[in-house]
Amino acid sequence: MNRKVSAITTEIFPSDMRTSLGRNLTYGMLDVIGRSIVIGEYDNVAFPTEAELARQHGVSRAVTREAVKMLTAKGLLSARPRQGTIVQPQSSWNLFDSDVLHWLLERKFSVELLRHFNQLRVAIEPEAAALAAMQATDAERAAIGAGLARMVAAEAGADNTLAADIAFHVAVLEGSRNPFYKQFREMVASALATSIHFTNRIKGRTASIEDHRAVYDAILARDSDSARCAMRRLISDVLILIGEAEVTAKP
Amino acid sequence: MNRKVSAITTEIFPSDMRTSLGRNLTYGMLDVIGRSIVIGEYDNVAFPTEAELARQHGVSRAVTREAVKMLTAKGLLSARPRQGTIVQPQSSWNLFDSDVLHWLLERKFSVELLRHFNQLRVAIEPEAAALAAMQATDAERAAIGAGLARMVAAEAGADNTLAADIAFHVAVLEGSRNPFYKQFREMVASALATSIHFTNRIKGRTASIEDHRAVYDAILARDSDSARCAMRRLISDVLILIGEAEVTAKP
DNA sequence: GTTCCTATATTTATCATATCTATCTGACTT
DNA sequence: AAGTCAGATAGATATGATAAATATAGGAAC
Repeated sequence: MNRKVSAITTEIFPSDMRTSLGRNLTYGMLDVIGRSIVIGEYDNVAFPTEAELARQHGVSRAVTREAVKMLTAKGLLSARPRQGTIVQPQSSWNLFDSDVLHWLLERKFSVELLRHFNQLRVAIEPEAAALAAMQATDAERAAIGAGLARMVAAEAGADNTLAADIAFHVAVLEGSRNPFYKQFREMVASALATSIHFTNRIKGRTASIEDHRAVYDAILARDSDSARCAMRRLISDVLILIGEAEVTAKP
Repeated sequence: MNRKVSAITTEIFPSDMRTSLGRNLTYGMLDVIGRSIVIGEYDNVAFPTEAELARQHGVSRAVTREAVKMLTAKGLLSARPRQGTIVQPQSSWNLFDSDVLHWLLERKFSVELLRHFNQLRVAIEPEAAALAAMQATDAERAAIGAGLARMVAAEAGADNTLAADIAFHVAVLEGSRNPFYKQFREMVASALATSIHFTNRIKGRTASIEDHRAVYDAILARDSDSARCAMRRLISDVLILIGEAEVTAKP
């Protein structure tokens, strides 16, 4: 399943956005160690020294140090002479970093993570829709419309449902004309990619095209309040589904 | 003014959270180059090669590569053999990285940036307050109350107004019990640190303790809707002030 | 003239080794 | 008990050599 998610997100986003493909030794090592840390492999054991890491992975210390430095930049590690390299608490991880996000999703698929994602989406996306309604350019409005059109096409089997859904939501974020909102593209894409498989399993959720159209119409009409409400309804539905799933999954 | 902001944020957050103090050559270089990129120093000129960078800064290639790798991890650079190292478009910068955030604020103080900050806050914080109302622990609720108490004390000159304000808002984020929301501590702190000086200049904005108390009371009463509204009101006020400032600043 | 291939130069990537610097530990001094 | 010093440890830095990737130009084939 992770493979599939990864395949779809790379369809949406150019591969350049993923820094950590096994392009070379440094990035390969970054990926391996990053994943290990996120899994929790070093939770109760001391993190190896630089020299030991290099030996374990069969690479030079230079490569090791570069990988460690990148993980430090992402908030997973910190290094000091004599003290050694230590794993940072999860609270200081850069959760909006695409690598960290991918490692988290690969780790173990948890409903809790999905809920956290969508608790964030329900804050971000309605407001993004409201901003888009007020200040999106014509081209950006057109992109949102194109996303909706793709969803309609997907309904008829002429497009990928997930990709279309992502395209719509990303277009709304872009329409906000706020660089901070745009940062959430990856997160929203990941959330949708994981939740679509999940919610389909819970309930035969028909892709709610009408709800999406309501958002689009409000944005087109420059009605920011309606846009906010429509988007909020859309994501609240997902949150409710997740909540139900958690309750039924407990016993 | 940047110095002051930095001093206050380091009062709030332990220095460990700031990765890029001039602790050593690598971090010093990271800071210098990162700032240069954000300023736009390389916008129309080719970024130097690894060897050239090392020469310019008087350090070894190893140090240079480590600094470049960290900037790559933060989304500011990308490097490929033969092509060289190139500055990435701003859209791929990791805006929630604390270093990037600091460089952005140091750059030039722009009202636009402040507006973008608060457009994000108006999405995040009301929802965080709503979540906190529903699921914050007793200790977390107490922390929010402590933040409010500090604001009251600051009113009487017994505490720092800004630090108290930040403590309150950060406590609400912590109360959300969602790791993604907690990531915004730095952003909110930076936004408050810059906006407090700014809004004071625009208007004799008395620290709106009553508005903050309304948020706290709602959270304590586990009334998520009221908490959301109260927090939204709080931040909307700031957004309006910024909007007015932009209009008057235009001509 | 256009397309395709290939040689070459350039730049990052990697390795190996030596040395420096920070800092924890414990012994020694006062 | 407090302060000082020496040793040990782990990251930090420097250097020089080599490998791998790839943009570009020049030439071959059509």
